[in-house]
Amino acid sequence: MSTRRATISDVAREAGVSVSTASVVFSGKTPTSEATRARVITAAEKLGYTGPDPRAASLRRGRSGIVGVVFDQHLGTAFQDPVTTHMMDGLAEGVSRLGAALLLLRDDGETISEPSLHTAPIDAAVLIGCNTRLRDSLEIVRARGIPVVVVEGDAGSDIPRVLLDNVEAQREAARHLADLGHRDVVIVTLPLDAQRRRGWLGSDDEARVDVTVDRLSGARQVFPHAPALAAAGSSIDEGAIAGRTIFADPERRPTAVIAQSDLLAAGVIRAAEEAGLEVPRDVSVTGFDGIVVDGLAPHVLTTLVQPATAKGRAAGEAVASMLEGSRPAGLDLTCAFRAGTTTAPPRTT
Amino acid sequence: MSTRRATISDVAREAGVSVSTASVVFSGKTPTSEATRARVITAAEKLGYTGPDPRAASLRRGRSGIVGVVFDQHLGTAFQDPVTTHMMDGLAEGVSRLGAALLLLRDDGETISEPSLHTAPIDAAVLIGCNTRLRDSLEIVRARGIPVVVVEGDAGSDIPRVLLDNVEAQREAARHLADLGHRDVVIVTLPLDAQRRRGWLGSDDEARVDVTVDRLSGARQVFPHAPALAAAGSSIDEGAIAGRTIFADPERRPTAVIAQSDLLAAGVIRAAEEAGLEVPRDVSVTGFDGIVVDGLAPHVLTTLVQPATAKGRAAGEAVASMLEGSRPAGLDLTCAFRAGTTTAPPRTT
DNA sequence: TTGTAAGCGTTATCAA
DNA sequence: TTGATAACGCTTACAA
Repeated sequence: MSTRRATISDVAREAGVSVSTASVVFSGKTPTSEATRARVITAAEKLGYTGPDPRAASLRRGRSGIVGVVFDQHLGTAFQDPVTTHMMDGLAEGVSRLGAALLLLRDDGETISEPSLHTAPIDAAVLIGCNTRLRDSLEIVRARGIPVVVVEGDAGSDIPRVLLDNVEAQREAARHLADLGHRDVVIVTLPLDAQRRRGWLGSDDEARVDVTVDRLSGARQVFPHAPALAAAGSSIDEGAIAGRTIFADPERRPTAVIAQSDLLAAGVIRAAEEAGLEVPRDVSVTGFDGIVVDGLAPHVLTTLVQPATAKGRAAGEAVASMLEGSRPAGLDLTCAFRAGTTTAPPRTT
Repeated sequence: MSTRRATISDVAREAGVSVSTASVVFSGKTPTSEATRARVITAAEKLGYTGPDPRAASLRRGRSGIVGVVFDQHLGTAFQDPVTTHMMDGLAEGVSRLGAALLLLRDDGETISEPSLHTAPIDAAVLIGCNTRLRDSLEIVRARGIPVVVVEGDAGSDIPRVLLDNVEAQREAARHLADLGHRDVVIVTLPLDAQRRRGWLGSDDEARVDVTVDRLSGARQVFPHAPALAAAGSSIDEGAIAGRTIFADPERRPTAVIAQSDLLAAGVIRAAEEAGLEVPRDVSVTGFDGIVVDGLAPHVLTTLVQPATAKGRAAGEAVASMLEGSRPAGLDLTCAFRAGTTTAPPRTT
């Protein structure tokens, strides 16, 4: 078994046809007679040839059929967020018209090993996560001349991007709370930057991640002076940590909490209940994302439902059309406000 | 801007050296004088050459630096399970010594679009999920002569695989319940096959997925006649659905439930509480996986802690060593029993 | 419908 | 330390 794998020219020789004919039989790009086709197939089977070597084909064609998805954190961490997994689902679907597969790439600043963003055989890239590191990744990809789409991040005007109306959506939720009569509100934010420091914000400028910044600014339009507390990630446990901080002092409890994600909101609710508070009677809580939080029942979160799958699909389709030569405009997706059972007027004491 | 991208020979010409010299400057595989090196780098920068084209390099080298990960379900669904995401994390780490990236591939039986398992430029493959479809995927990959590792599935003796001691581990949990005095037990299983039908099992033979089969058989060694109820997936909600079925009839409530995953167990617990039962006083529940179930507190699940990340890492390392020429033996990982607060002796009525 | 021939951009080998 | 040259395996004008 030390013989090398059969190539298309082996098959052609065996079938008694030229290589180009054999090639065409496999690609189907040119009609062939049934007889030669059969001969080629038979020869291929005999030699154990399973089809063109994708490496050679991609060199020749100038396409690999692979789209890189770039994360700025551990894959495990990224996938722990349902929004990300839904987006991946949509992305997979979106690039499928291209027949492309997704290559997981992590941009951790200094990748020693290959293939990194520098060397991966990708036809296009989708950048996710969108913090400050995004710029570097973007630079690498652009230098390589690879089409790129950015999801929820500011990439400069000439890069197609898929955006959410984070500012407006979050403002709507804040407005909802204000309309209910809340004045004493605390904001729980997503991570501020790659450091993921927990704690109260001294200034809104500390937030560097676009999503965080935008949602914060939306809330600020209604509650300019509400204290903001940063979480280190988007999870129920992080929300609970923030919630415990918020509800620690009975004297200074807010009447409502604006959480920048549903997972955070679920954690805040849990912390509230631990502190003996009833939601929404004692404290109202809003989330963001509109995901199904496994384990939150019977509460129905008041939240902004974002089209996570659509976001991924849009990114995938944008990539597909760039590869087909057009320059897609960015796409702005909108979130839908959903009133749930976790908000109510503040208790009048 | 209509000029094609610069190639290494453009760079060589610009720098006044041969292509082979330019090539080694980039690969670093052969020493070069500092002077030529600098000339080449300068020329590359001037021409906007960002390094060798990965497609050409991979053709020449016979390696793409990509490892395919094959799922048998929607990516979104697969990633909803923390065990999978942890495994992906480990996998990413395991292949990193190879410097490989992960290509997400879905084997949905009949992939029309490319690149599929048939055509993706992968150096090796890791098969996950392990149901009946596994066989087909395996066949495809083997025909291509690509090294493959199977995670938690029976692939025939000559395929390296990473296995868990599902049978023994589950038996240990069952034994724990029996030792506590439980006799009236119900088993909630993971999906039986690709159909994912919910409901009571007529016969254990209905289970086709290896993990399900093994965990069932472990429980059977202690409780040969316990009724088994199949869930349609591994989630809290699926567990709750099963739990509601189990606790529907107050006359026939078991004193303990063996759930084949932690998520299912969490759902069963929720259903029990909905039915006015207290865990573990009225009913004991065991899980499997040892993941952190966001939202389960204050309960600590009695469960089998599986090394999910290690499983992925082992698979990645196995792939790496196969690519380096050796034939790794399969690896058997063991689960650790963890007694939590969700099991207790049955209530003596 | 089939064949000829020219690359695709690299890297490995070997000689200088 | 550098250079000439031959693959790597395939696809696609273009010609027959």
